[in-house]
Amino acid sequence: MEYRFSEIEKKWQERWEKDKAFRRVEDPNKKKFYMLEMFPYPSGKLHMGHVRNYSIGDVIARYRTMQGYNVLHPMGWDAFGLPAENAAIAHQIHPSTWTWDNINNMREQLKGLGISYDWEREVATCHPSYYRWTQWMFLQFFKRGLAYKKRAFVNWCPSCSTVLANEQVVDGYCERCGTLVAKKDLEQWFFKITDYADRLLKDIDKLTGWPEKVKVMQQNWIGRSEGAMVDFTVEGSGETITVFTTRPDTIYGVTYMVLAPEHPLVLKLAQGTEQEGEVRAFIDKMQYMNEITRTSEETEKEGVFIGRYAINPMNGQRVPLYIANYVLLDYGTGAVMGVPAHDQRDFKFATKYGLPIVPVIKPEDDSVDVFALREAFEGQGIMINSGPFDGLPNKEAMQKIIEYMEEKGIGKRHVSYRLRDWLISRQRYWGAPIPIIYCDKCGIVPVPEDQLPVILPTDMKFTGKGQSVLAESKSFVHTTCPQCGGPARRETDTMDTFVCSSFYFLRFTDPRNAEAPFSRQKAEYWMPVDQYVGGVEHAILHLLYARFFTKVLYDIGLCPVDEPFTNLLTQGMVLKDGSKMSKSKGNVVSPEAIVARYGADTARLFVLFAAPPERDLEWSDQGVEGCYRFLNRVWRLVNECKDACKHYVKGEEFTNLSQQDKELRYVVHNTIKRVTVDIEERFNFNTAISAIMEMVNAIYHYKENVDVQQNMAVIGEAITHLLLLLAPFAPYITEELWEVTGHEGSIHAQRWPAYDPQALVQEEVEMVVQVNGKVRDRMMVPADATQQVIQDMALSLSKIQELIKDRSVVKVIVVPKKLVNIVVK
RNA sequence: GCCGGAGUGGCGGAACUGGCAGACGCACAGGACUUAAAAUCCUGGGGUCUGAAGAAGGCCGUGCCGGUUCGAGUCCGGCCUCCGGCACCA
Repeated sequence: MEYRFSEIEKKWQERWEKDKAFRRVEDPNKKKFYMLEMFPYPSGKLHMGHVRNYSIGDVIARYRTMQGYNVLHPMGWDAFGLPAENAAIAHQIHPSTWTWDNINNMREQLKGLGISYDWEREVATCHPSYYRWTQWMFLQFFKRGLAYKKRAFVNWCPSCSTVLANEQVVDGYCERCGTLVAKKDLEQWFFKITDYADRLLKDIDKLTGWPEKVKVMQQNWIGRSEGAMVDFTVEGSGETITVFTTRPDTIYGVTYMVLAPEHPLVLKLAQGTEQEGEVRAFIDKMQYMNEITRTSEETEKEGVFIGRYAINPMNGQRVPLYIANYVLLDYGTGAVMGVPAHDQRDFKFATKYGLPIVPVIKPEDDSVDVFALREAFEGQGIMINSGPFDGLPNKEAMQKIIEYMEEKGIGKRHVSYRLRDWLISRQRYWGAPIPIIYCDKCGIVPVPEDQLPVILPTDMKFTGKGQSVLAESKSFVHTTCPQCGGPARRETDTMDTFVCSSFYFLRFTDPRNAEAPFSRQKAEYWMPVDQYVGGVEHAILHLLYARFFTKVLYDIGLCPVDEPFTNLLTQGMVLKDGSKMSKSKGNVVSPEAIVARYGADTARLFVLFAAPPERDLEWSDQGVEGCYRFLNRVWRLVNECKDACKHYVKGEEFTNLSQQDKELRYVVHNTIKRVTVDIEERFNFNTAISAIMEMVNAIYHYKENVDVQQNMAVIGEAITHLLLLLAPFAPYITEELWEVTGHEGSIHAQRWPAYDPQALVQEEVEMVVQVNGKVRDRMMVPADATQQVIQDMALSLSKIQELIKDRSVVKVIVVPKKLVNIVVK
């Protein structure tokens, strides 16, 4: 009988759909398990990365279901975004049509793969019933001062013709399209994620189920540094310049100060000085220099004196004020104090411009002569040249100096973050409109909640020319002010799609709620997500934003948890010929083709078997072939033994077991144990599958060497468990074979098997006998033999006697059930 | 530069807490079945040396050098290479 995968898969897909097999509702009597995979952008077709992502998730979902959990396993679409607009321009299809066609296609593909989603919970972020809540979120943020508009130098991608968040700029290039990002001075909407910097950082400690790598990346991204803000007055003007420093202990070593060229005080201060012309020229030059060159470490430090001096508040010292390329406006205060003796950058700058180098810390052991420095001394030591603080260890002095500054009102303790606020405006059409109205009389007015959603107009032309498409829709732009009723215009920017994906996991708990984004009660039952699976490329972007949203919603009182994802699994990429599959490289393997040729079960099995989930997976056509062969082997085996299952009754004692029977039962129960551990504790699906393969080999071996009629119950037990163990990995073939072997009900509704400890008890074990750490012989030993007995047995082996006869035994090490090591001299 | 991860056969990868290195799969080779092929099934296999061959056995072997230990892919110290993150962040 042939393995007709396409018939089988079609049959069960329809049956599961008809029976609503994966529909789940809250059940207070059952332990819940929320299994979530990152929802995809509906680009048109699934790629292998999706197949891998969703196969991993499905194994866990099905396994937990079999364990008796009430498993929430939803799927949806991150459906706003630029490709839809580009398609609209290129093919004159409306972004909405294009997107929904893609969604319909990809949904079918996911169903074909047999992923156990509860499709009744499907959401699409481009649907008004969803983006209504995206807009609602914006309003809640706005209400709390967490959404604000400001003018700033922002990242502009000329190719996408929109601004980007910092997180979407990678090494100066657009994360999406790879175009060099420019700086533009624009007024834009931001989310105040910096208000949450400290909590986002601290709560990383709670994420014990996250990979170290992702946590470190988030820590780096947030970039906390402790120090102080210190006020310097500018000589001969009423101005104060505040600097942020992490080394207040070096303040007596300040010999100059530097402002960012864009610092608002610069022109004001330089005005009227001899340096004014030079300063203006330098600022101009900096504007034309692109960000990457300017902030590259290789770039020579450059600056100019602005003709003014500042006063060091600690010692009254007069120090020159500079502007320089290496000082950035948007970190700290955009101004730094220059301590060349103890900071390498300052050292280089001071050397170049002939500024004095004053050491204020020397190493305790005088290993460095700080009065003849060839590079900055950045280590710890004893204070010198620092007035009342001389002689103190610098760490202690640091605290004393901050206290002194706070007392005198010249400075205060401060913590700075690298994290910037999240720029969420996008000058694009296909996104959730920002629900804001501009009124000449009332100013910035939020759209009242009961007027949501602000619907995207659909009668648009997509030419690819001009500015934002939305701005061209008169019917959209012209509106009335909700406050005064006068004429007003709508905000025409839409929101970053990462806003939409920052709460979808909460919406899944209550996806059809028309009164609220989700009910707290339902979120209380399902949240947090117990297992989240997705690509590591979202380590910062999506995962940081989602944590931020969760915390804000927690503070509002809507969300019951303050961290959304308990466990995170970041899966590796799918590679072909050593590099990521891409159209440009022409190395794309289409899931459709693989499913058509071998079936979904084979496709799933391969992506799970070829590598552990966290590692990159090298595609192999022959590897797929191997998995297909394995399923055929299972198919034949089970069909040949299908009657045996009727002889196996769960829980019934086995009688008259032969040695081979016992050995097979050992393999079966050991496999149950191994597969359970591999899925549950380690996500090592590759080894779980290899254990099942070994089990299949053992059953074949048994069948060939034993008269199967002898003990049908033993082989029946083996076959039954083979199917149960394989079910989460290959859901279709196991479901079909479950029926073929005469079982009632769906295999996916069965309980996950527990191993029988009795079956794992062995009477005899093989032990290795080593002499001086080298394996010299093996022996069978009763499992309960004492160390002394084992030692005597080992020493009496003829091979061993031969080896040790002229030498003296120094020591014998016995590791029960494993080995004996005889140490001789 | 700092931080994180990884280096194991021809290939993907196993080896759980220090205890038989190379499970399982692929590719390969030999055999069975077949008129033949495909499919299927069985067997073999890290390298190297000794032996006429075979049986058998010795030595070497988890990026490199050293250490701890009866015993190291695994632990410690020092490097090398690759991948990822951060980086003129004050």
